[in-house]
Amino acid sequence: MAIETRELPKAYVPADFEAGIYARWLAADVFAPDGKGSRADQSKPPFVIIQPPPNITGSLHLGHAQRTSVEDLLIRHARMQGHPTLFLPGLDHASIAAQYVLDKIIAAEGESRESLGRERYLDRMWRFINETREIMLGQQRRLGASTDWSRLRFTMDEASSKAVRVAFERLYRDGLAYRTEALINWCPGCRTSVSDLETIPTPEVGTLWTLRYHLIDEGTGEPSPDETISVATTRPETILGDTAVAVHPDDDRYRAMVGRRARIPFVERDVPILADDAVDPAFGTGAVKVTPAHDQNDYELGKRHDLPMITVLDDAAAVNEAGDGYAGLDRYEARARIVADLEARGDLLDSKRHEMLIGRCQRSNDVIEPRLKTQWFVRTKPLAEAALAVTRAGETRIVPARFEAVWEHWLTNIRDWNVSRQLWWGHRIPAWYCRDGHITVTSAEGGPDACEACGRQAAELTQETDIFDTWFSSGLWPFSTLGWPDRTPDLERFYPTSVMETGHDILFFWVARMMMLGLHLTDAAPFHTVYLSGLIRDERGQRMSKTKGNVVDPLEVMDEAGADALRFAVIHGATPGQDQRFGSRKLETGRNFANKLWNATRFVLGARPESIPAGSARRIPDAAALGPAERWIRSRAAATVEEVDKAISEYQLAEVTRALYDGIWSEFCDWGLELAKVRLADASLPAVNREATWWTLVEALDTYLRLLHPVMPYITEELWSVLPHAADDPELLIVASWPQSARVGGLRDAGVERNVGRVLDLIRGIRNARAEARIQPAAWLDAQLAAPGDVNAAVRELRPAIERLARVKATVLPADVASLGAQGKLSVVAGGLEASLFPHADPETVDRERHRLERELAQVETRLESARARLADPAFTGRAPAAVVDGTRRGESNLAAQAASLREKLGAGNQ
RNA sequence: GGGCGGCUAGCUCAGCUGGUUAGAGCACUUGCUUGACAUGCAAGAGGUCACUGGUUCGAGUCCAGUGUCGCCCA
Repeated sequence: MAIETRELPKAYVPADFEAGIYARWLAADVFAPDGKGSRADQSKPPFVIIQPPPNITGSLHLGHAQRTSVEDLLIRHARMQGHPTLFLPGLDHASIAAQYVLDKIIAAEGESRESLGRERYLDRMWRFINETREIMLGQQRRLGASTDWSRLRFTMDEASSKAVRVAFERLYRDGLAYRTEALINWCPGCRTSVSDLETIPTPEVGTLWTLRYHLIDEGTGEPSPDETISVATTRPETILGDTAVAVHPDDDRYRAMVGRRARIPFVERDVPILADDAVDPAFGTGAVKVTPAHDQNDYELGKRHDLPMITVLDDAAAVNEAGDGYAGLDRYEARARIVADLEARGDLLDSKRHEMLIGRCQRSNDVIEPRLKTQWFVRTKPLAEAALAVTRAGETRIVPARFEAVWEHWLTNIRDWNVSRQLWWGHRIPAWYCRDGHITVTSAEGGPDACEACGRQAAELTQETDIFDTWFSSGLWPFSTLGWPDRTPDLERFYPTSVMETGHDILFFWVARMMMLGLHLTDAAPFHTVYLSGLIRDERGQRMSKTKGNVVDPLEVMDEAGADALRFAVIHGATPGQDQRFGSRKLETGRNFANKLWNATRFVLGARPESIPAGSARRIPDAAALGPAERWIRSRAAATVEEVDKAISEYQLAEVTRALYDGIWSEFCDWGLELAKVRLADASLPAVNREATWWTLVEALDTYLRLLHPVMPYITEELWSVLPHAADDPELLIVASWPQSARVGGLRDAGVERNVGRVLDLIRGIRNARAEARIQPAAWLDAQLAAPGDVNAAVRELRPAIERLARVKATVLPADVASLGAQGKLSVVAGGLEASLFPHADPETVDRERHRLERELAQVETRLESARARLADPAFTGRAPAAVVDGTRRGESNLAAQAASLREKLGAGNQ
């Protein structure tokens, strides 16, 4: 295969190549599991991630970028491992959120939902989302998401609509969907019901008013002027809907009143005083007013006692005609008027500051008003039990595992799910009603032919106007995207999917619903792993939100530092389930790292020995021609493969970036390249040695680029394209094979790692001694090196490297010389090796050197004492594992030797 | 009220199943126009791992409790 021989620019400028790389991937058709460019082994199990569809309401934010980066990492890794890989992209219609956004836009145009009417409003919505769709998909591409665009899906497309209808019909026929009047959460701003999850309990300070109702005189049937019962309330306007007063049955204060009646003012209604265990005698006056149509507790109490339920607020939360003289007033105006009127009547006894939780709409922040409505519900108990069974059996695993407790708790205490929404944008509920109140549910596209119960013809039936909660269609997403309810080839092949990656904040909203609906409708858990990401916060740890103005646009970030830097930054901070802060400094780390890799590659390409023709195919280095440095480089690259494999298999994605950052920068660049330079530049060496060194660098770089590709796909693809390839390599890194740890495992060499490690310690020691003694950095010093035993050979082989990196002219003493004694002006004792340096001596240098050695000796002695103390303890030697004891013993003897050597040198310095 | 999480260097965070000297990035100090890279190189300083007690030969890591900040549920 011909390789490109073009030169890399000096600096890493991602904008110069990222778009071109993405275009090459698209042209090569490598994203789809069955794409022309796919090199998947079709006998391997497919790896499938259905992307959580972002809301189509606008642009993607940093959180999406982080999620997509994680998903794409897992996908690219699986793809390189040869699995047929499906990363299916999609968008969610987000009915309530989309309406909220569009309503604001059309309001600015002087229009409203009502002024446009349903049809024109929906037209306007389609126009709006056709714009946002392009923006959002562009962001995804820019980030490098390797999604299969041929399978792009939208929750409002026909296939998804069909899935919704069929799912609902199934639930209805299975007795899991029902229609009833119940108390629901009503948002007067959005003019729709919302689920419990979308009602956010918000701590607020309000007023607790105490007022009194007059008891009915049993003789006259009229209110008694002085017999009263006092109740406390935070919502006086609900008086208009009161149908009882309740007390605790054991409350002596009120025992005598139970069974009598009280007059509700303004509406002049007489209501019973009744006893119920649910009343808290310690709250307020111990007696409570009961408004079953506007309060959850009262609703339940009302059902127990068969009380009338009087709705007094309309869709806009204004008082309706049941509120008599207050009709037409907004709930808060009505509240103020009623308080004033009660006071005028002398029935307002007290008002005081009161802290409480108020439910607010997650979308509009309006105060939620509990109301009675006839709605469709999904019976969740049996579904939840099935979902729990799956996680308990380990069939689906939640990462991190601690969220299983949250999952358990929520699903155990789940309430039925209100799926009706009084909105326009969404899937209309496929239920038809006839004049007699019969219900016909059908998934047939054109609706039913006739009423199921009475046979009335379709023309006489009316369809439900409510639409489904968006999460209903999202709950079908893992299989509706693959063609369900039809048994399509995709469904057969790719379902159940592999990993569901999403934010921990929608574990209940979404994951639980996918699990419940998936198990019921497809008889399978829709994924084997749920990976929960943390939330992205700003630099100061605050949640990003438009109102705070701290939202970061990923496009801006990528303009600044490139897509790879962004991906690196968000994955580097990705501890499962743990929120992360994002700031420009983290971005710089990624960008600097990319630049480092860029320049390392540039160096390697430029260092090719002349004896290797440009454009040569990659060769495995000739093992016989390798020195310790080369074997060390190979061993460390192999170690990185092992670390990355382990980290990915455990979803420790931050650990993946850490291992690569260290491996590439701190090992390969800082030491590998520096060691290799010496041999590459040594014209006295036979060509075969220099060639082997160069092929070692190419091999290591090739491995690192493969390993890093899932994290930083663009730069790795770009650099790999200019590196020599092996004969069986594909043209693109994205479909190249993942380094096999079993194979590269053979490159691990513990002996070489140990010996070279000691040499590197010696070099660091010499550099340190030079710096401490303030030797001129440019000065060459004479040095003697003592390298006892088996490390002697390695030191001899690496002598030129030691000389260059430590800036010394060295003589290596024979292997039987263990210590250098007190010769030399500077002494280094490191890793069982010693060096004596012979700088131009001046008194100051000598003095600094003595201090340095004293400090070093003190440190060594501290550690020596600690090791000796442990070895002297029979409990330690008796109970600790042999390997640990042996290790400590070896350490002790090394330390003892070091200490002796240092003392010897100090003794000489004192003379 | 119930549950979960964070507390490790000035800042942001790693530290998996307990094992020699607790790490990184940024910031800081000193010195470097080293023929890949100043988006860099070398050397360095900086930590009673929130606190108390326990288990253990050995605890940042396990257990119990306390404090504090945050999140979820009710």
